[in-house]
Amino acid sequence: MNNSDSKHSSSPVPDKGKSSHGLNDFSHTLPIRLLRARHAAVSQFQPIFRKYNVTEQQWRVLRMVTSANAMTAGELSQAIFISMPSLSRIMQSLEARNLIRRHANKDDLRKTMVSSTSAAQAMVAEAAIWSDTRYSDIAQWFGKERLEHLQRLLDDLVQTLDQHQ
Amino acid sequence: MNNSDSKHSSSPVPDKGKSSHGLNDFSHTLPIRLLRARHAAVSQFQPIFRKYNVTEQQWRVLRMVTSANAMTAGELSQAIFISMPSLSRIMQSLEARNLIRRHANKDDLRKTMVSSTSAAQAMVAEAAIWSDTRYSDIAQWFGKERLEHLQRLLDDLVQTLDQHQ
DNA sequence: TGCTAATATTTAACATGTTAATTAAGTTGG
DNA sequence: CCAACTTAATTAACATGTTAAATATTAGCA
Repeated sequence: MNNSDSKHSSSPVPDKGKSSHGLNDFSHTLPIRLLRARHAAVSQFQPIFRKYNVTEQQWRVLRMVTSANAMTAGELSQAIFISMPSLSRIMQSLEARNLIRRHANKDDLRKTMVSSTSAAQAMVAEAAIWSDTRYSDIAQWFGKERLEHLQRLLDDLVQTLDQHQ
Repeated sequence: MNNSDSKHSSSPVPDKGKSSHGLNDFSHTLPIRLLRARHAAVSQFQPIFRKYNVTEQQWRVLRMVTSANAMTAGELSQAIFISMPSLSRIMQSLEARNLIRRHANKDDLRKTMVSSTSAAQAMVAEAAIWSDTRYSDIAQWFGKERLEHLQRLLDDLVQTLDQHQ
């Protein structure tokens, strides 16, 4: 995974299947491009996940819960885009590691309030420095305006696709 | 999952954690944006996957293998961005359904050649019509130029991030 | 030739993604 | 008040993502 010449220079296969509008040659469809881009972006933060022995998803939970004072599991799920079933399992493991707490909402016992422990807050505070630095690096490498433009396009695409079911 | 008013109007939580450069409020980081965008894009093709009873990943395999005459598992893995362990399992199930064939490369017995059966070819030929139409729809809704611009930015981002390890 | 390193694929173990079913608690209309 | 519906979260079952280890084959070289 460290050679820079042979992996991205060209498609590894003769693409006989090229659609009429020239947008998808089956190895460069929009979903695959988004997947590659996400993978590359997340990779930048892997050293942090390694250092604190958390997965990217666990990190999303911890950072979100730490930044908010207290939120329901459902709100958390929407905010960090992790489905409730996955979140349910992740919260179990994080609670077992004493990084989060769960307790029922007094006004609506169906809802679970999620909060971070002081251990998690300390961890996130320390790790967030590295994370923010990495984010700044990316912005500098790629260009702050281009990055913001890309993010705007991504949000617009989501909005457009959501409108059409 | 069908209300259009309450899910995307605003963040469900007061975001007290906003970083200095204003790029990540923890529920709109670049990785999460890419994840949302990919999810929205893939959703557009779900009816096809449903109709033919395949997952998105299985569809990627079938469409790629069908478009190429014969390729190694490693080439396939790179082309559709599915790791070898995942691909190994996916190929098992597709082979059991008689949609692909695997046989050793005569020149290098380590390599596995993957090819599609006529059943898969028929299925992909039929489904590809719907898929291409969907792709054209997206291009029209979002704007062909904007979509191409977005894809260029995604490719550039991958290249930029890869260059910096 | 024979030993060692590199390559291609698979397997194992565990975490997450996805859909459907389940459980518990709130809401509504009679 | 209560039966039917809705909502929030969990559980179950299976597919995929990820890392590391295992296997088999090839390549390199003394």
